[in-house]
Amino acid sequence: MPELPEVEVVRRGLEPAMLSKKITSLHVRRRDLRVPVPDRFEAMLEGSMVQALERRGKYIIGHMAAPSSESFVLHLGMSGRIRIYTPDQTVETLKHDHVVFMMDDGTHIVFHDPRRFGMLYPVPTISWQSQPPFSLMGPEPLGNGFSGEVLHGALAGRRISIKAALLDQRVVSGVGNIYACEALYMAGISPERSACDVRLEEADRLAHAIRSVLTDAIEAGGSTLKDYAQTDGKLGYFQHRFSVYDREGRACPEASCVCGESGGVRRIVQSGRSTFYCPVRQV
DNA sequence: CTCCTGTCCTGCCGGC
DNA sequence: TGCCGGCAGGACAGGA
Repeated sequence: MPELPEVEVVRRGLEPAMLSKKITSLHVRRRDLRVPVPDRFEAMLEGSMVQALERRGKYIIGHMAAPSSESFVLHLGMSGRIRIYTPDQTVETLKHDHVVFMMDDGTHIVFHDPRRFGMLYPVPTISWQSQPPFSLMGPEPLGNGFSGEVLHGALAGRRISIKAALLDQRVVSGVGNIYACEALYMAGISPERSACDVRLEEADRLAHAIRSVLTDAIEAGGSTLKDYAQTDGKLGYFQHRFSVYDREGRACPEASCVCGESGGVRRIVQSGRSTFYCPVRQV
């Protein structure tokens, strides 16, 4: 589920459930996530009010209101999901429900993560940005600090493929396997091109493609590959608009493209991960 | 430094 | 039907 659009959809779903509410109690059923949930986590957050929820890359950071000086970092990993139960709903507990936030109005927020690649840990509010991974992260693709020029600069000297470079969170934050493939298709750039060979004019197209595909995906509620994507259980539907991702062998959506006559969208493996692309339109 | 590979963990799907 | 291999939206350590 979770690349930037899915994480942003989750963040927006969390706002009405958490904001300006006190965490009355926190139940940690498993602490052995990607980063262990520390023993003091509950005590650090219980009794505090959630003042803000922001997103950085694929991370959500929740900030407690004064006098607390704590924030918490949430990452969904590969299989992380959030379910919200409003006070009128019956709460059920499923396998792999690892952490439950109980709010002072009776709302329950459940972090569910079968593979346990996710993370939930505390960080001081004043210093979270200055420590890893945030201190190492590239620009927000939907923010003002991102442009073709900035992207071109980040690709300079990088001998990895442009596809691998887009997955590097130091180059640009929040892009994952799906949207890297989709953005490269939209920009007409082959995923196998060396990052440092991408010209400024191409980097500009790519930066616009990244912005465009991420924005559209957020509006569509993200992509749901399996199971639900959103905090209320609704499905995202951007997966129906994939041009190349998971579409091996099918013609790309450009009506005039002749790729269908020669096998359509191709799947290759780059640094251990699937890449999908149109061999005709992406050069 | 940069880069590539393997690994963490569980579930699901397709093939036999 | 059941078993097994391969694959999955991410990130990081360790070694070349």
